[in-house]
Amino acid sequence: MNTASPFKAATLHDVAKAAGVSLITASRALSNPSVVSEKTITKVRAAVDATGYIPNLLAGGLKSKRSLMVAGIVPALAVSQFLPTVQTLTRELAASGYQLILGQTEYDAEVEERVLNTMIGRQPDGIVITGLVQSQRARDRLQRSGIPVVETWDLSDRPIDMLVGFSHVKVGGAVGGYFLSKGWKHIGIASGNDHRARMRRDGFQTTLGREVPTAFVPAPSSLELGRRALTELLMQDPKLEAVCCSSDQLAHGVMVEAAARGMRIPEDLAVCGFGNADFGAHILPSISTVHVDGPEIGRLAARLIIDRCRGEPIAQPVIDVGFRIVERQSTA
Amino acid sequence: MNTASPFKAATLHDVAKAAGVSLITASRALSNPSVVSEKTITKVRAAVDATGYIPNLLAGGLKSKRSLMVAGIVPALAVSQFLPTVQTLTRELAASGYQLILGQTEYDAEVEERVLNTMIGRQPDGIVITGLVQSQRARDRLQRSGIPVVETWDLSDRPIDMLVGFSHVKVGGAVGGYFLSKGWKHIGIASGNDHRARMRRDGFQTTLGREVPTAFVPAPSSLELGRRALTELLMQDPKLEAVCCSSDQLAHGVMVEAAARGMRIPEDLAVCGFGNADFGAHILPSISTVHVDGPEIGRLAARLIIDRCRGEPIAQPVIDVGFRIVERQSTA
DNA sequence: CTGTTAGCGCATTCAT
DNA sequence: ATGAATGCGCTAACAG
Repeated sequence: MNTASPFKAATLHDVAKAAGVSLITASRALSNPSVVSEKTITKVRAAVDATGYIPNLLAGGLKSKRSLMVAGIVPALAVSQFLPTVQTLTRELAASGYQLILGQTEYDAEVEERVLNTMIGRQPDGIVITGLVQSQRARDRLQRSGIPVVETWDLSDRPIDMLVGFSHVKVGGAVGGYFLSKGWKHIGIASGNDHRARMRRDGFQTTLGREVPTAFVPAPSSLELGRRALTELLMQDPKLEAVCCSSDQLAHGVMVEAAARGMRIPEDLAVCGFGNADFGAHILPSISTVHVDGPEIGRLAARLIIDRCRGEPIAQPVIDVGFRIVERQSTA
Repeated sequence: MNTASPFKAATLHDVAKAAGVSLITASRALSNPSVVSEKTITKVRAAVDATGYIPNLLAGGLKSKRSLMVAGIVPALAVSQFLPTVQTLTRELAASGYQLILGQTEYDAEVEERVLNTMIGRQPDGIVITGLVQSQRARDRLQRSGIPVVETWDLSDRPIDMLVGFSHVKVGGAVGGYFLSKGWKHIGIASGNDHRARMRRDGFQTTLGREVPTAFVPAPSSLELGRRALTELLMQDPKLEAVCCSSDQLAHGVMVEAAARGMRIPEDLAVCGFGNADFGAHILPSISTVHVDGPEIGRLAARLIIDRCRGEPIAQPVIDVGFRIVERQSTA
């Protein structure tokens, strides 16, 4: 789109002229070859090579109402929990000819609404969002846009459209049950302050039947914040014997800080993370965690969008991918 | 873009009608208010709210030749080294009204060429690529497209257009010099097999003046691969006393494996990483590494693209952001 | 300050 | 199997 270019890009018009056919025949030869004769296709293909033609997807999308773009909305790209999902989503979409436009909400509802509006203006064939959209106005707007929407990484009875996720309250409950089964009394929580981490904390506390001392940390969570969280929790309860963390990064930090204080894991302090980050299985001691299949979420979201675009019926618009507790050395 | 929608989205035509002005006046009131009277602007704004109008950026882009999109190409999204760059790039672009379209090359030159072609078809206002484009055909095509291109995370005398990066050969050389200064004799390398990691290895070996036993690992590098790499290096040289790694993840893995074997760090084995991942400063022992300012690369790339789009002169089309060795406990 | 005219590049009608 | 006309929604140019 740079006017400084000495070459004006070839258009379909140039291709048609070079091939000696009409514009629409050239168009069909490229996008719907089955209705065009072999000879014509060959001529058009040759003309494409000769002219270096690259289809203008803006123009095609404007006319056909299929932009071949999907919007992907994340709080922030570097939140490692979502990366495998976004990576797989991008790859699966690309395999079907779709590209992902990235939007970051920066954990800010206002930014989210702005980003969603902009995205709608790009006429994407689908929108995939990490988490549930909170603002009712944004939900209405998305619904009215008619664009297929997949909310992910959470669960709801009333999604905007489609959903691939799991229940964070249940995760918290399951981890709470696990902690109960271990008989730990002096328990602490190191938690991010985002909506989903809070849901897990709620579930955890409900199962334990009481409030649990909590160190909240700002997003994005990190090893450093985990170290600080343990320091804070130990001030609240010097007899602390187990910590439930909202990410494996935090759990790792808790473990490092514990080691720095001469505490043994899990004998003096048990630690559980969330997300099953790849390093957790390989450090010493290995980190107990909650496994969620991030790539599968991306794969299923792509599938839903693509099927919907093709007009195929969606058997299951809300998919619960579940989770599973992975016990390793840090709690064993 | 879903035909199932019962509502047809409002167009600028509807807004103009509701506001009682002509189409172009409505357009100007929204995109160039300074040439429109206050009263008209107010009327149009009200009409926008009433109709729920969202501008169709496909149509706008087609006509104005400014798509307000920038393509971002990475080998794979989950390569953590590039994440801060892509995150900052996305944020800076969004602040100026641009969105990022994501492309993954999967470390495959053929895929890269395909991805670049598709991206050109989307008429982006700029393309930001991690690394240098290898294929000459792709380079020519990009150059001819006239689209502003920023290659990043590497250095070259002859970039396609603009560049923000640093010399991997120099990084390797600097680390090699550091290793020499420490007097270590039994040295090993744990390295990814991508182009940039190999360049660093080349620089490292050149400074040492000899070949160094190397364990290559596939991308993406990880803690687990670091553990395996140390195992492999120890088989090649049981007296190993220092390892140079192509990422902090690998370095971390080497350290974990060393600990598992009862080796003390740095007394028995010194380890140096690359990238200055945030965990490296906070684990015990902390990881010596090479710091590169990833966010700054993203910021500068965004700046270059935006300035170019605005027709402003580019003072420095090739920017070397440099690097610096960060000495921590793992080599101290 | 506002409006009219004319496309951007392509794909969906229709026709042949 | 191929072609001619029409318009997607918007904005750059010119007019008034």
